[in-house]
Amino acid sequence: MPNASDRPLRRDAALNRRRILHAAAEVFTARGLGASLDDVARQAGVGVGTVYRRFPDKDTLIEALFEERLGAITGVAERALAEPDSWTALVTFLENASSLMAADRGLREILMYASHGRDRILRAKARLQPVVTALVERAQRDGVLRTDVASTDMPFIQFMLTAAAEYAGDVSPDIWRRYLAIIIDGLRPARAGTSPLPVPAAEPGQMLAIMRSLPR
Amino acid sequence: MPNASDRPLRRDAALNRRRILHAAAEVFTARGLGASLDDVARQAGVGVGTVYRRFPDKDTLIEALFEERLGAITGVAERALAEPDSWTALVTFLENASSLMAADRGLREILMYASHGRDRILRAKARLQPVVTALVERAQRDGVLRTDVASTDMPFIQFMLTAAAEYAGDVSPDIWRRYLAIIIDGLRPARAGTSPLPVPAAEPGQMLAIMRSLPR
Amino acid sequence: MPNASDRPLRRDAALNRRRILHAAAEVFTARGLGASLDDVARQAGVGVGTVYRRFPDKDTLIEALFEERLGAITGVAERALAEPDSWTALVTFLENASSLMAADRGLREILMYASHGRDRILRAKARLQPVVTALVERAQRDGVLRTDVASTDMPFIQFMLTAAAEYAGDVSPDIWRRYLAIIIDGLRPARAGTSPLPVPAAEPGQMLAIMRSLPR
Amino acid sequence: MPNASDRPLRRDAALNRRRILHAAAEVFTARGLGASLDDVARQAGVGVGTVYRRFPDKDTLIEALFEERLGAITGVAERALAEPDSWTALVTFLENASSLMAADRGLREILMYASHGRDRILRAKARLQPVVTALVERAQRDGVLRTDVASTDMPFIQFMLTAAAEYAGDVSPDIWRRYLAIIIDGLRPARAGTSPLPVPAAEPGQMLAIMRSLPR
DNA sequence: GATGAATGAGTATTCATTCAT
DNA sequence: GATGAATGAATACTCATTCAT
Repeated sequence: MPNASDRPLRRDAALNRRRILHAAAEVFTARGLGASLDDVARQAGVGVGTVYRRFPDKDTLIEALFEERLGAITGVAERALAEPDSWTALVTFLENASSLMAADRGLREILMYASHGRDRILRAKARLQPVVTALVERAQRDGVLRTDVASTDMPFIQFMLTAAAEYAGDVSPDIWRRYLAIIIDGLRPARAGTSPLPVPAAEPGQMLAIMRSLPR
Repeated sequence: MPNASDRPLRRDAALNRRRILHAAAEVFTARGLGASLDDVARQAGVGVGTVYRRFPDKDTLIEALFEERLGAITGVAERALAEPDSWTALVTFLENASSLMAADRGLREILMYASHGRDRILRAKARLQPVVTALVERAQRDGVLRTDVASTDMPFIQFMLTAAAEYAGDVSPDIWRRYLAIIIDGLRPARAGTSPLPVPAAEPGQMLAIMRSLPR
Repeated sequence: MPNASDRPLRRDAALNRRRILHAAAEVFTARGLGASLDDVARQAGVGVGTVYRRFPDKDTLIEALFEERLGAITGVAERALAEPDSWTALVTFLENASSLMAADRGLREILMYASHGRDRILRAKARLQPVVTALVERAQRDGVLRTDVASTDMPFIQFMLTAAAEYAGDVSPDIWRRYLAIIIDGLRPARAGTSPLPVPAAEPGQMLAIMRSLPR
Repeated sequence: MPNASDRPLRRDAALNRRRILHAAAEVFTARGLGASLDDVARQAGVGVGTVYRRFPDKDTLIEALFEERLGAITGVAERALAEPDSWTALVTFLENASSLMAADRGLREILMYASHGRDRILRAKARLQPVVTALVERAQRDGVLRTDVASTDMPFIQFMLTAAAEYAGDVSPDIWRRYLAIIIDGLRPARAGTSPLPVPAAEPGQMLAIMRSLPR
């Protein structure tokens, strides 16, 4: 009866896994990705060895964090897609996704440095991407979004907003909303005075290349 | 003529100083501020001791880099102010300043992490700020810039663009120009469909507080 | 029985701790406090990391050495106090304490340089002091010790003897006993030809000030 | 006429030499032998290169300091020898020599560590030794000094006093005089209660061996 | 001769990772 | 499985010494 003896352990293991991920999110948020795994372990209330049992190395732990966060953003995107008004849907997505990321500053660093293009991350991205694309294309079909933006612009926009949020820190934690508002105004369909976008959007293949070329 | 015999040595020293700053910019750009000074020294073709002779510690070197760069941006701002059309002036400034920063990606990390509020940095910031304020206020006086943006928004905008540039890396090094265009469109005076900015701009005192509260 | 499974590890750790302290005593004795912790680690047969696991930094290691040694001296003082004859008690203490210190020459440097007034050291000193004071006062009460010496003179006397021992090194490792004998003769109660002590003894508060003002 | 062009230079050089020695004494006194030659040079108001022109390396500089100081002590001994009363002569010597050494704390460290038995030091010692021996032997001949002390005990006595002075630092800079008084009382000829010296004095040859075996 | 710039080996300390218990 | 002790490579920084000016 392997089940009887496995299940409890798996439950413990899963609990520990969650504890570690949670601790890692806190610690990395507070002190950046440079924080030590000893600190993560201490925060999680387990030994370092346990961290290494759950995650083969630091990078993998960081990637798991990334994956989890991407999952949350995918959820946000899916819920936004359910919104009937396509402009509201897009704005809601940008707002909620940015809000998630802004509240969790360590994440920006993760987005920037921790993605070695490993499979799990690529798969998580692959789940998010089509939803975002759907949001963008529906808005353009409905004539409420300028036609020269692409779905690949969305990650950049979120990334920029997170950077603003991280910089402002606790001094002005909501200031990114100003820049989201400005950007949203700039996403409206072209009218008099609209500047043409001077460079083509990134192709999906380029997004992949970017992820693969991130440092470290 | 003691000058004649003093200068040559100083020239060497100054040359090395420039070499080190240049190497530091390259190395920090490529591998982030975490790169070692041994690597900087190797890249500069000097011994570590020489780096430490010119800059008492790593932070000081980083600050020198930052200060130099801020100086360049101040120059860009001053030249833009000479432009008669106030909208063109503002756009030119954003474009040229962002171009400077995007070409030198390590700078973003410096902006984020290396400013311990030391005097030299604050002084460099103090020189840039009034010029930017002049650009912004003139544009608003001339009715070409939405009235709810503030001069303190400009550093955030540049910062976001640099983040985009850094993320895109060599795969799409000019993509930040898309986002600058979008943001510029969002800076136009309010018209139908313009969203109100949901949070007040940062006060100058808050900008100071942000600089002082940066991590590390 | 979690104890049974905990202890073995702790035993190893404790063993290593002892090994490191022992190695540190040897290395510091041989090459002074300037010796590197790498050397201590090598001598102890462990990695540097292990030294740092046991002692957060070099100073703490040095202090631990100091504390342990002070403890031994306190033991010597307590055993001497049990001796019924008060002169013999004092002489025995000086002899045995000096013998301990002379055998472990690195200690002199520790006494001189390593005491940053940290709590553990002060506490260790606080345990020794009253016993020494009791030895001195009893001898004076019994009229066998000159009345113008104070208990604060004892550390100085030991310190001087250790300096002599350290200087003589292995060439004449017992020579400090000559100077102890000379000093002991000088501690006898005043008689014809006794010179008055020209400066007052250090007050307890001055002893503290000395410890706090030690260089480095 | 090499004289005409040499002399002025030699005067400058000699001046610099003296400046450097003086600066070294101050710096080493204040911060120990570990102080850097850059600091010595700065204190002397010359470049490091000049220090190295005058003294081939740090050890040699330290030895020169030692030699100079031994010279001063020799002068003290010689003047003491001129004193008609042989006990007063010995006491005066111990007092003045110790006073010289106590005022110059860095010297103790020099005495302890810097003497590699090089020729110049040995020669300086060779000049001091017979004078001290004369002081001791005359006092013994006149029956005012215990007969079991030897002239080789004198350096040890001075060394111990210097150690006490260094330990007391600025808190109680004259406290060594207490211990000199106690020791002097112990040097009186044997009478009732005098303890025999338990170990033979160091032979002159042993003193040499000690100097040669000093660490570093 | 004098100067101070350059060098690089050496030191304290940290931290990802392994492994005995 | 979990634990935390051990490891050692890596990093910032110092300083004796050399050498071009």
